[in-house]
Amino acid sequence: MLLLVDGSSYLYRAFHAMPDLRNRVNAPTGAVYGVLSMLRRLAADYPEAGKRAIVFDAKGKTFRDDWFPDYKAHRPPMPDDLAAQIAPLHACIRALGWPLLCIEGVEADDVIGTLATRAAARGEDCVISTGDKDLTQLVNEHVTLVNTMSNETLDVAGVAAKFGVAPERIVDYLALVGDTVDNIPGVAKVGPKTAVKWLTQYGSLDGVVEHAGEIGGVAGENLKKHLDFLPLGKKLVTVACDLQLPAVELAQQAPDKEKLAALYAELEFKTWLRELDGEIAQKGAVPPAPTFDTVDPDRSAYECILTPEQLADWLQRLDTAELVALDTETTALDPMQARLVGLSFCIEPGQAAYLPLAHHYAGAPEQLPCDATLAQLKPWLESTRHGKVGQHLKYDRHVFANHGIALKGIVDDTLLESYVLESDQSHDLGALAARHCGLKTISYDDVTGKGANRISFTQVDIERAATYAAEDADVTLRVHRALAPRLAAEERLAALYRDIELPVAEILFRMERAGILIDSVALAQQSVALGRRLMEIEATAHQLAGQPFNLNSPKQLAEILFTQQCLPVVKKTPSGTPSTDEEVLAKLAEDYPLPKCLLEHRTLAKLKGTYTDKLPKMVNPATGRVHTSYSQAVAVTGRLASSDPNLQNIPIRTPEGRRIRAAFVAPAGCRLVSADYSQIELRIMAHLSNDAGLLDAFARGEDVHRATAAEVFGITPIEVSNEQRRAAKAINFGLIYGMSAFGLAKQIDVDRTAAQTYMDRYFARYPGVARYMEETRGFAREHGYVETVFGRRLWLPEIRSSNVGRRQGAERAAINAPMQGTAADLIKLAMIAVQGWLDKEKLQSRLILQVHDELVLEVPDDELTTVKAALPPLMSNVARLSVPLLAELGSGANWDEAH
DNA sequence: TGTCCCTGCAA
DNA sequence: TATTGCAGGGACA
Repeated sequence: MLLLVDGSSYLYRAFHAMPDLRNRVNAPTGAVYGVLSMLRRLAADYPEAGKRAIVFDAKGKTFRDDWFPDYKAHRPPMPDDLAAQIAPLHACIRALGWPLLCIEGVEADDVIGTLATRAAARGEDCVISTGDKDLTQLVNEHVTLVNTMSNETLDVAGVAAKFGVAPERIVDYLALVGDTVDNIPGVAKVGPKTAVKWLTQYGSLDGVVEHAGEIGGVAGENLKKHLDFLPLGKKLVTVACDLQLPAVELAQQAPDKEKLAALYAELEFKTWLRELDGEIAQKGAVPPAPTFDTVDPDRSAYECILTPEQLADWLQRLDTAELVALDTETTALDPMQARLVGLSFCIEPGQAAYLPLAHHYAGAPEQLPCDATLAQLKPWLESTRHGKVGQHLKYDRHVFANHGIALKGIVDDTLLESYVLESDQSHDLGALAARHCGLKTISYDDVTGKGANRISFTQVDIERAATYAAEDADVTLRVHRALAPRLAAEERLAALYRDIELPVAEILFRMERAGILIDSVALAQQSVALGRRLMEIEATAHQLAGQPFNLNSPKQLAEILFTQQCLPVVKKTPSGTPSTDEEVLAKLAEDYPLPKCLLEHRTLAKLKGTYTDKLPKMVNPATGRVHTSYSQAVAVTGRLASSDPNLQNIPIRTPEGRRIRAAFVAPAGCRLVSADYSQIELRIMAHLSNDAGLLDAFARGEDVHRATAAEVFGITPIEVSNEQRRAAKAINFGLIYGMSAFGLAKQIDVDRTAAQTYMDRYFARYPGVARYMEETRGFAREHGYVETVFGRRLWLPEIRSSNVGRRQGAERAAINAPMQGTAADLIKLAMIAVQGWLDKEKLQSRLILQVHDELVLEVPDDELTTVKAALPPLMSNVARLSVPLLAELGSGANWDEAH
């Protein structure tokens, strides 16, 4: 049996019948859902269909348009929300393994007619699933129609009963009645009743035409007027059954479950995803990112600017353009070192240009002179009146700054737009182009090669570079046009983007540019001392082990400890090998000498390798300072991340560590000032949970860990021991991370029952916190995301996973993200407030570091008093929560003293 | 040389 | 079976 599905008719019907379903990025999904539901039902209803296909209309004209120019003339263009669903729908259908036919130049009806006719000719039964009455003309003893939406089945008798004429007279009927949808005129004033009456009386359309003269009344008159058109009308409504079709596959294929899972995840078809989940989990595979069909952008209008005339022309275009997408190509990834190789601009999608300035290779075409050309561009680049958009413009800003150009007029950044809309997704331009524009872009690696074979951009062929670079600018503008309306539709997200992320990007640029001074001599001395000490420890360790081995190798260490010395295995790593981490060594150190020695070695080796050796190497030779790089779109919670080097994990907890911190110094005539929010995440927890006890503790300015200990242990604050305070602190922090009794037990080294008792008592004393945690999990489950006080969202796609581990992981993230994220929002507001104040007061002091809840400034001595007085209120007043926001201050010649 | 694993630094 | 990050060295393909 052959099962043919009229995909196009169902697509339209599903689109209009289904509620306006949307996924978390607001993409419409209702029609996809509707059509897929229908396919699932059909597959269940007709398991015996050995051959099957779903048929769609192809884009473009068909032979009927040639016959009749008005054919489908009044049909409105396909709604955007429907067009947007075609690619994902086709992707799903293919992943399900259904043969999908979409043949150019013919309509789905004709493909169905041809296939059904061929099957019937072979004596094979055929079921056509459609919502369209036109296909009733195909019904015969082998061919039946089913409307899967209304559950109605039509065979020969059914058609006759429903329409009053036999299936072979349906075309005659349609020619008389006409088809308003396809804009095929019928006889005026003739509807179903009259048509059936005439056809019954005269047998067929030919019969009606023959006796037209005998038919009176208005209908009769109209019939006579319409006689000339009737043959064409009939031709138009007749489904073609004799097409020459390319070979088509009609066998159901095995579904591609991983792809399907990725698609369902993207479309948020939760129930179907759960259905698949089990099978995928068993295979241990992670669904890959969904892969909709992507196409190359139209690159035909890209231009390579090589002559003064072209440059003048483009300067003119830049000057008059509303908004220009801008991108740079450079010599290096390090923003402080990078020099310009070329610039690209896009003023309208598709209209982009590349301006090469410094390509150097044998046979490179002559380029416009770099410095003079930049001088010509400088007024535009530095103009605030000329709006620019880019992908990660903080980088380009550095590059221009390296050439003495202060890029201004940055009105949008696609990286930040994407980050605010969906922080958990990839924000690289290629991914954005594919996800939001269905475009496939040339990758940087394609152009320059990668790894050892990578060539400098200066050596890239100019034509190739032009295509790549112009495309980047083009795609940036297109992505911006796709994201901007989505952002505008979400007021709080738009505010977050406009009022926080964009201003913070500029401040980060200034902080990175400023850098921080380090005492390289002091660090080098520490390296020497650490090196000596490490040698001693190593010798002792080898002696204790009875043989030399690499102390840095967990593998060799495990061999020595657990195989040769037969120490007990405390725990294993995720991959099943015995762990030798700090916790394990600490446990073993209670009973054996070697682990203690290893622990000290670990600590010191880390300090030497990561900090005292490395930091002096990171000093920029031009500025003599260390310039970290802040990523503004990496941490899903809204935090910043620091790298190259990471200055957000400089040691502080041990005396050796603090010496490293002390090597971050103020230059002569300056001090470092550090201001950090006190207990910010706990305060946010108090605010969010509205728990009376916690709010009260903060309102009174109590030591919150001591207060917690007093509550949990049922004593007065004065009676709290150090040990009890430590336990309470662990509970407080653990709660912020969504910790379990098991985790708490491990953390404070009590048994699990005791830990559970503490937690129970905590929640009994702070019922608001317990309620908040439960409400947060519920909100996440219901909405698929959680949000901060300022509306920043973290999407949690795994919150409804059937995999318990993943789901619980998502629940912990749901608990943590509002607190960590609100803290991130607050410190960003503080940065804006502080920088705004410094600028307004025209002070020389500069922000130089941000460490999640701390700001570090470099302050000239004569501004010290002013700055120290201003910082705490600036930071406390960025928001009014139901707890006071307290900022603590320190200052000194180095970061250790200041903190 | 690139990648994964284990480990450990910070808030 | 505690959140978010970055980064080092070893091991191995």
